Amino acid sequence: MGLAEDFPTRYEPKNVEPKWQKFWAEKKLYQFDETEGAKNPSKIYSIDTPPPTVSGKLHIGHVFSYTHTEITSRFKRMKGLNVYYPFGYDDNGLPTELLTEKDSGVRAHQVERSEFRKLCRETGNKYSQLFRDLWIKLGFSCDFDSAYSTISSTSQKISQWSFVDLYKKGKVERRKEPALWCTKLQTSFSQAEIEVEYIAGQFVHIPFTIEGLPPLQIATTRPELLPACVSVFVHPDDERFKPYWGKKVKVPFFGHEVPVLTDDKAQMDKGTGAVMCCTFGDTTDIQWWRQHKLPLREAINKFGKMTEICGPLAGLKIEEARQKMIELLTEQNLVLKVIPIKAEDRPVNTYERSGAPVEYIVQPQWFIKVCDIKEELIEIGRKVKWYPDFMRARYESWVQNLSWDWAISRQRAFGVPIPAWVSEDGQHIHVADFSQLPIDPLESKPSIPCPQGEWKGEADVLDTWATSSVTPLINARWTLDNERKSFLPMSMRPQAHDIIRTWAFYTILKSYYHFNDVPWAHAVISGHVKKPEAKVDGQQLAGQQFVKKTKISKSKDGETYAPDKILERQCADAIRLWSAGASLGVDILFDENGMAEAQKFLNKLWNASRFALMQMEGFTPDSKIQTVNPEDHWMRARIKEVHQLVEKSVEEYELHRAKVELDKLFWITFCDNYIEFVKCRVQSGSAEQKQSAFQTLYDSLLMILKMYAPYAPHITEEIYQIAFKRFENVDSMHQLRLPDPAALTAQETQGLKQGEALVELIGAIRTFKSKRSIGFKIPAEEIHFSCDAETLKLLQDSLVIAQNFASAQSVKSVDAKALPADAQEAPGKTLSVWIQYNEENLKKKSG
RNA sequence: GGGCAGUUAGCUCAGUUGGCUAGAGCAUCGCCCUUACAAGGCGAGGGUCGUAGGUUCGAGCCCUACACUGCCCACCA
Repeated sequence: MGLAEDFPTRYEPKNVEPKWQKFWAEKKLYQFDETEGAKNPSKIYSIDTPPPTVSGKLHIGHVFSYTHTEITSRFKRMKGLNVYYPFGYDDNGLPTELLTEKDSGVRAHQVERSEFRKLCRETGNKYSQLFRDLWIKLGFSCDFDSAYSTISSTSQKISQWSFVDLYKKGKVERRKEPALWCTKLQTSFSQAEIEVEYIAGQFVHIPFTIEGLPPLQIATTRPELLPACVSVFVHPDDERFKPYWGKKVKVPFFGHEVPVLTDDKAQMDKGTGAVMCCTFGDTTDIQWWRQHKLPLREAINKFGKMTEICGPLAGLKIEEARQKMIELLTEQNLVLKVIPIKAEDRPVNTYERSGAPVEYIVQPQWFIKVCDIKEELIEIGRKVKWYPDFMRARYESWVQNLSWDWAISRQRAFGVPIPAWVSEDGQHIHVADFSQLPIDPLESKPSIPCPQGEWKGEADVLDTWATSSVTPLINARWTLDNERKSFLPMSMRPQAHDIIRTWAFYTILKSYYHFNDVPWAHAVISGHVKKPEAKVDGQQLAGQQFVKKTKISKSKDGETYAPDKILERQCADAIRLWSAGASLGVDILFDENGMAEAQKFLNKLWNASRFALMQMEGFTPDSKIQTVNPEDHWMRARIKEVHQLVEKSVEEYELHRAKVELDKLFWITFCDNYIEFVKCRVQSGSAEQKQSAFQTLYDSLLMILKMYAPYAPHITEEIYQIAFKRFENVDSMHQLRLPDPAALTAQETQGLKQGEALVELIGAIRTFKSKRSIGFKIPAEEIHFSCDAETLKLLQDSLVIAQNFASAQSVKSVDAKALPADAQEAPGKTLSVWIQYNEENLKKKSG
């Protein structure tokens, strides 16, 4: 069997990639070794894979950041670790509901709850399958048998266990208080789900009348909240309003009287300096309402409509009411001034899942206490090692600025039920026993009697994050029969930086409450993929392109950026190599050209392997073969050097840094130089020298392939199967192990210097010829070179290579003074070269 | 307003304890179809490393101030 026949001239990823994906799956190559894990927990490397939210298609950003984890997992496996790399889907909760509504056209409230939940499960399954297919096509080494879904009954059980445990520890509370509310989706939500949007508005100046004094002018952007006004605030230092302090003013149009109070939070220079406090326009209103024990006047109901107390506004939507209010006030000459506010000057908090402006509704909600343990949370966050380290600052700034406890109840249909019952008056709570979980409180009743009326099962479901924050527990099969002892903390959590305040934060929080420990040793934070966009605004300098980075939109940029579309144009290995080309935590610009470059690399790897292996036709590798030539020692030394760097970089999750070094090794050392050096030896060297070259080629190429295998698993597998398997006796490339980096031998240290000197000499010869446009094949007479004594000694054994390079008849070292003035100097070195050509030969070329 | 990053070649970016003349890819130009690879090879041009100071024998890297860009957080009357 000849290698030449086995090794096609071209690498065809379209055929090769699916072939090995199937092979790996059949061999169950990436399955976590449960038995070994139980015996040897210190060898486990466990990854808390992000379960992508089932809210539509995956985008290139997912591919980018998941690829980093995927490559890391392969490296860890090659280091002999028992890698647990699961696959999950976050298919519970509001995102799935919204997707289901969109796909099916059925709204949650239009059908029975159970009916809608069924639709949601179907939707979840459909998209989960799509996700899985994509991961497989990208060559991901997830253990697909370890897949979990957050709506599964085991996930529900663990999520509910977490709820019950926290309740028993006094960390869960049910409170009736103003909560963040989305009027569009009719649910409460948490601080983490707030997104700031900039919406233009207007300041309306309105007079509040009082007997014996001129009317007090207030400025508001929300005149529709006048009926909810419960007081007016001014700053205690603001002398202008001193006469009004403690007095009551009349709310225009509605006529109820409210007190004028002082508080530091009222800004003198904003609006008129006097501000109305309504229940509730913003968080300051809530603080004032609490602090000053103000009454509650609710103007907006949970559907975003105005309430009965709003008189002529009742029943209107908020926006409509605002317009109507201005009209009504204007009719009575109660609008003193209208000042438009530009969008950029008016940040408005919105709910990230609906885009609707935040409202505040007083309803009983479930909370997990966080505001009182900020210091502890920061401390526990410091016990996690963050990669890159500066990402910890985001976590800390988020924790420091927390102002709401975590609202975990959602007034929605499809989620993990809150395992609790409440008495009719809301004063008594009964939470399920651990043994009952999972449970839907709407379908069963507690056995103990209710102290007041009947138990009512809690209809709210949990925030999706309440479940995804226990993914380490789901992975550890917490409380299940086959619980994985000592699985926690997990080795690492990979995720993108946008969900530090949600996923990372909540996971740390829960781990702290449950176990007083970190959930994982490492948090590895990746950047985003941005799309390049020509800058159109502002001045565009002539001939200069400005590149603006913007977020990729799933809907608008589908064709260009959808992973399945990209996979039609680029092979998986190329996409992976491109993804690995960003520094850790840094956003990257989408660059299909970069994938094309990666494709070129794959061709190069293919061709170099093909050539090297064809040279070795009939050779049987044997570790006992003596390495004799300095170039061989040099090649081996370079491999070791790079291997060290690769291991160190991968240890720090700097896959890009490792790749840069590998690329230099492969492209420059191996292809441009080593292979070229060896060419002459395999033609004319002694048997011993040939053996040395072959063995070095074999070892070097295999080592290079091993180090590239995590990045480009398909092509390395293909080459391995064709050429190496027969000698290595292991089923797959990906079952090979990376040895620990070894120190250089004395010969290798020497070889390193010799190789460098040779590269220098060859470089000078190349430059000499290139500058004179002398063709590669033109034979030279004699090469003259000058260099210091030390370099000369290093070059002594390799001069034949230089001679071969220029097809010269001889090569000799001369004194520097003996060289012509236009001899070629090696850059920055003492070495110079002059090549003597036969005029006839040079003419032949030009003629 | 507070914080975190970044600013290096025309473009996109490396540059890891401070150390020879600052690198790569793309783009540009020149040469070469060389028995692995023209989807390639060899070579060339191109940089006051954001600005101004400081520390040091020596600074792209450390310190200070400033400018600009991006992000996170706060700001919502």
